[in-house]
Amino acid sequence: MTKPPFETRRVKDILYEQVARIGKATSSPKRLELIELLCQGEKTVEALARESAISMKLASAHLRELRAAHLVETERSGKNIYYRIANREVAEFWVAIRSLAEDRLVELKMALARITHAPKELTPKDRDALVKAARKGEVIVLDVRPTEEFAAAHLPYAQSMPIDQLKSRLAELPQGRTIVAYCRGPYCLMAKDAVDLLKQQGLDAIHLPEGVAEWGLTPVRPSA
Amino acid sequence: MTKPPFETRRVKDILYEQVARIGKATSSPKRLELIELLCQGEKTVEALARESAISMKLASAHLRELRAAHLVETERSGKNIYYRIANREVAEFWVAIRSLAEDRLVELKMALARITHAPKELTPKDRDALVKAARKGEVIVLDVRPTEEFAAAHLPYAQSMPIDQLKSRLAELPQGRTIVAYCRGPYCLMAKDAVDLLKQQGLDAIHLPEGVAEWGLTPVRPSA
DNA sequence: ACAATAATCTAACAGTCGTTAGACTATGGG
DNA sequence: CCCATAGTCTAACGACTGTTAGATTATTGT
Repeated sequence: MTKPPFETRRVKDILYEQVARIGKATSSPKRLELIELLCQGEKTVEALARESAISMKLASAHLRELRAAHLVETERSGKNIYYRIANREVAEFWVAIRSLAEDRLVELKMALARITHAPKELTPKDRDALVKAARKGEVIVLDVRPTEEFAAAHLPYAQSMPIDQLKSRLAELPQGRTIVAYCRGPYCLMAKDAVDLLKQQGLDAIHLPEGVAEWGLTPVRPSA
Repeated sequence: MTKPPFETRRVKDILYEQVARIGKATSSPKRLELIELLCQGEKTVEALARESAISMKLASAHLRELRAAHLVETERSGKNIYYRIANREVAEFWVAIRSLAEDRLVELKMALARITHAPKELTPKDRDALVKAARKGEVIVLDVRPTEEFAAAHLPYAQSMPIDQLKSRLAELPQGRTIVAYCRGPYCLMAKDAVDLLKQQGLDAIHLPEGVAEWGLTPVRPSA
């Protein structure tokens, strides 16, 4: 050793302590859900609380933690405060931690298998093929999320049709073509519900468990 | 909604709860340090406790948590129990969470800047160039970690010379060639200390802050 | 069979975290 | 200027976590 070992120890403690801040921020289920929601686009505290089924006070407390770890940013607009993810690296990390969890935790694999029959990730080649087919109009890529999220970011050649409008807008969908429905990602069940409904109507529909975060897309804010 | 909303909520809670297990496992500085150590190769509880400067009891408790999240595995060999990372995905996650921390946390960036003047990651092209130069013998790539870790995995064309033997083995190093020293990664200060020593001896040495985990290499166990 | 080693398990402590309620602050509309 | 809205801050509760000490288990060597 060329340096006093206790000095080395002190430096290491500081470094790992900092990295652990990211771990702490992502150690709560609700905070992870908030991150996923923010991957779809910027949202107010109220919207985040509603969609994650918690009180606004609790949402505010969790968002405070995420902001302390610099994973999210805020901007005031009138009476509302809009939260958004700090950058695309945060979205990539959400996909990464989820992937590791699905790789390592049997319980998660089983829970996923129960809700969908297509849990497998698409390879880059599959994605290319899907985009090509969508461009040529061979398949309809349907985004069933709320319109604001579609506006913030969506898959190439996708068409917006929020799940709650789907039943009344069935006539807009062309017959005889395969419909690929997607939503916020594999843990969001909107696309699955949409596919169930479409199939019930005799349409050829399949569920794409990936969303904008999995495709490496980051939402744009209307202001920028 | 085609399904009762409370059912959807219950499923989501289960899914995020599972992912949060990975976050919880990586929310402690000591557990992160243990993961990094295990990225270098399998080790006994005693070795892990010694190298992370904690008691064996505490190390055992932390390793228990990591095993509960299925991030590490154990194997008994005589009186010792060897721990190892479950697979390469765990090592990749360690690099990923560290990258995000370095991207988002100013405090970490500052702490890193203070200990090294070359904190920048190598691009794949840089790595190729380094390997090529090492193969041709233009540079000496020096692995200053303990010999067991070198045996478990090391960078291509690297030569083993543990830091505590460095002073007495200086004669083995050829004059006039650049020496690139590396250790366990950017948070390990052995390579930095080695470079300081080599420079003091009038040798041309530079510090490579990356290690086997950053290069995507996974240790092999001697038994397999 | 007995002692020594390596590690885990249990219990207990303080400290932190998730959650809720109540008070407080900032903004926009009448 | 007052009120409603959107959100934060503070305090308090129980639950969980990190840490340590003491007892316990598994293995090896004599």
